[in-house]
Amino acid sequence: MKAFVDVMKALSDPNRVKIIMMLQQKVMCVCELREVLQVAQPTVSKHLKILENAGLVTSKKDGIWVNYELENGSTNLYSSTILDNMKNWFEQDEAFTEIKKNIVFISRDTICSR
Amino acid sequence: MKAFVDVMKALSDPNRVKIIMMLQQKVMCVCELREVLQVAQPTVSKHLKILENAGLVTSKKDGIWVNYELENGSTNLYSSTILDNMKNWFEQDEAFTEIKKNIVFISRDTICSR
DNA sequence: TTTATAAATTACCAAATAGCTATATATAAA
DNA sequence: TTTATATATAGCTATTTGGTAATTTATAAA
Repeated sequence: MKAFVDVMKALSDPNRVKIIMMLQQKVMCVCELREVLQVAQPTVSKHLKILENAGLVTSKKDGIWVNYELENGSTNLYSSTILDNMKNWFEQDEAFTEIKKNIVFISRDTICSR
Repeated sequence: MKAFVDVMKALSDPNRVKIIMMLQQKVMCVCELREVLQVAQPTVSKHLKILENAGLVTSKKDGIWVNYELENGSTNLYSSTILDNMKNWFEQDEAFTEIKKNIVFISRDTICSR
């Protein structure tokens, strides 16, 4: 039951749900996510850790960046089902269309200057 | 998105998940739920209110008792899907089998003396 | 090697939350 | 009408949580 509660807890914060929405669109690094959410970098890192521990996202280091993406393997029964559901549920969600609009103009090359 | 987050929040507490497990088995009143969870009565009422606001359970007054049951109408897209999933997920859950065992011996006629 | 930057960790604070006791409300039995 | 009981509400406390700034770690450019 703990695994289930961990997934529910991970998804019970609006900013974490937005992160999932964004990662449904593309792989993103911390600074890109930070730019859209408009919160401090450690806040994003903390949210990502919670999502990762719940089995909802995975990370892979790429030079100075850390790329986050949705967990697609079936590590966690609950998380994979919920991720599927969320994909359908949020198609017409207002927050989601807003996110999708923002995401287009976000690129680590311009935001995270290097 | 608020409706989704409310459902996730409602299900991110072990006692509330147990309440859902119990209501999957039968309609129950507050004092019966209290007996199984072993917490104070107002604590149960508070949990039930959260579940009700999220669209996961409904209540119906029956004399001095208030019967709670799972929401089966489609008031809330998220809650109905999640409730379906939970039914399958928890079939072999350890906490669930424990709950099922306890529930058999719980009756408002013996617990809630009248 | 030095400098700059992305991300993680640490330490802290304010708000939210799960629990409790005490009290109020509603119903039914005496 | 009085008494007893089931549930809800109000108010309190301890813990959790989402946010921050400061610091550390890792990587790459100069």
